[in-house]
Amino acid sequence: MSYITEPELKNSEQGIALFSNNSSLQTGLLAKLIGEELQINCDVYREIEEVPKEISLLLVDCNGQNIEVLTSFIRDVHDKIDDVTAALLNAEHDSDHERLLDWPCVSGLFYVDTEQDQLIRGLHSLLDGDFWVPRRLLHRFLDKNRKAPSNFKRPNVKLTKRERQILKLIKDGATNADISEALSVSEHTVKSHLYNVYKKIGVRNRLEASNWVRDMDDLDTL
Amino acid sequence: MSYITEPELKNSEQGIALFSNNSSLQTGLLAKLIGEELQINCDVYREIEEVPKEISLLLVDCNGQNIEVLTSFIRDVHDKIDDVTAALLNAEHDSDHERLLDWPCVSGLFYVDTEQDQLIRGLHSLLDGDFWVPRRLLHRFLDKNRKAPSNFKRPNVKLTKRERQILKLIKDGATNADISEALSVSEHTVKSHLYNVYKKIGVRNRLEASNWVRDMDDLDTL
DNA sequence: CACCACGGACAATTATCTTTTCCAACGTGA
DNA sequence: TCACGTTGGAAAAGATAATTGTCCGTGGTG
Repeated sequence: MSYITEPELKNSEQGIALFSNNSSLQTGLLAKLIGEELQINCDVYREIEEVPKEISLLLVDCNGQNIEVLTSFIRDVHDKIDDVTAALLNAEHDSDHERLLDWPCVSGLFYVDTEQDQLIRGLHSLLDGDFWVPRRLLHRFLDKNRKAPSNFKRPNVKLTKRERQILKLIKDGATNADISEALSVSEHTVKSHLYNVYKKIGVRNRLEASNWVRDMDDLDTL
Repeated sequence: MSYITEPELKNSEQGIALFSNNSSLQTGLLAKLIGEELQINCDVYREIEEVPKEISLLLVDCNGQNIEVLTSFIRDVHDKIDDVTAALLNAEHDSDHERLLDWPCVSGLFYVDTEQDQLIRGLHSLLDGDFWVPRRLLHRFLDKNRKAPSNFKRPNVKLTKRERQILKLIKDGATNADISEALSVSEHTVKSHLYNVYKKIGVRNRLEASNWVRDMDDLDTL
């Protein structure tokens, strides 16, 4: 086998796409700067359709875009272009721009007042597959999303395979009829299993059972 | 029964508690250092019961404690001592110690190889109410916990106040009876509201409604 | 023996749909 | 400005259907 790598070829194939609807003059300059500093191809696009599928990084200029357009753009990126990492440019402080980080495809955010050298450092980081997110936003996300592990005090609830299957379906809102069809058993059987599950995990009804599942630390350990 | 100083009432509200089961000699030195550097009272405790309720910061020494003990200790802190911020000391890299950050009471983490000046800076930050968490862990948390906002496509579901109230209760597993009692209305009314809600948000039953709420970006915007 | 499937019988809860009551906002004419 | 109808939305209630939950069984299978 060969260990030969071809960095030149790689760089020419994969570049940075800069999506912006701003004056092509400034944006072009920025693209040029990025290209020179990172030794990578950086092209400007004004329409999402033009953006090639294979790029290493997609920079989205928030400037001049309203948040709805921006959101739907990011959604498109998330849905249509698989496996691309994106980053926001010229984001406003304490704006809805910051919420776009909820999308798993967005790995970086540069504020409108970011210095050049910071931008370059961030881009390097992003190209390496790392994040570039202001610590403040990371803290906010942690603060908002973490919660006390709730199932760690569930000592030894041993669920059978069938019971686990049914619980997973419950979690997604399946009715008894749905479950009976999905597992090709009678509704009576479903009820029996559920009845046993409720007693095992100590809940009153399917809603609490669903929440029990959804609150698990790790759904796969079910 | 020892050189552990009994904190005075006035100072206890502004002090740091260092919980450790390590050699009192080193730990005592650390407490002394912290006390001098931060100009704050820092006392060592070896039993959770001894830790006073009102402290500004609780440092938990991971060294020499196994993870089960640590976890149950943090749980106790979380459950019993309300409104205290804790931080982990001497955490191992890539260990279960890091998972203790899931507990909302844990705001900081210092690895076993943390330098003195970093520790001091971190403590200052924590005393200011900020976090002190390695960026790597923040990134990992972000990566693991964020997901594409699922309610962005809900165009203009206008829920009334009552409907929002009921949805919030539903989310926590309340039955119609629970809701009727909580809101002091008849069960009939609850059913009507729910019926209307189902149609508005396009779900089949209360379980899907509950999931709809739980999948919201921001529960508060409900 | 634990797990799974199935069934009956009944109770309890939930879902659907219609109707009624209440209240606040709006416009109009005197 | 003040009654007055009118309107529309929300809250509430009633009646009925549908689903879910409880508890008791019976076998079958590895």
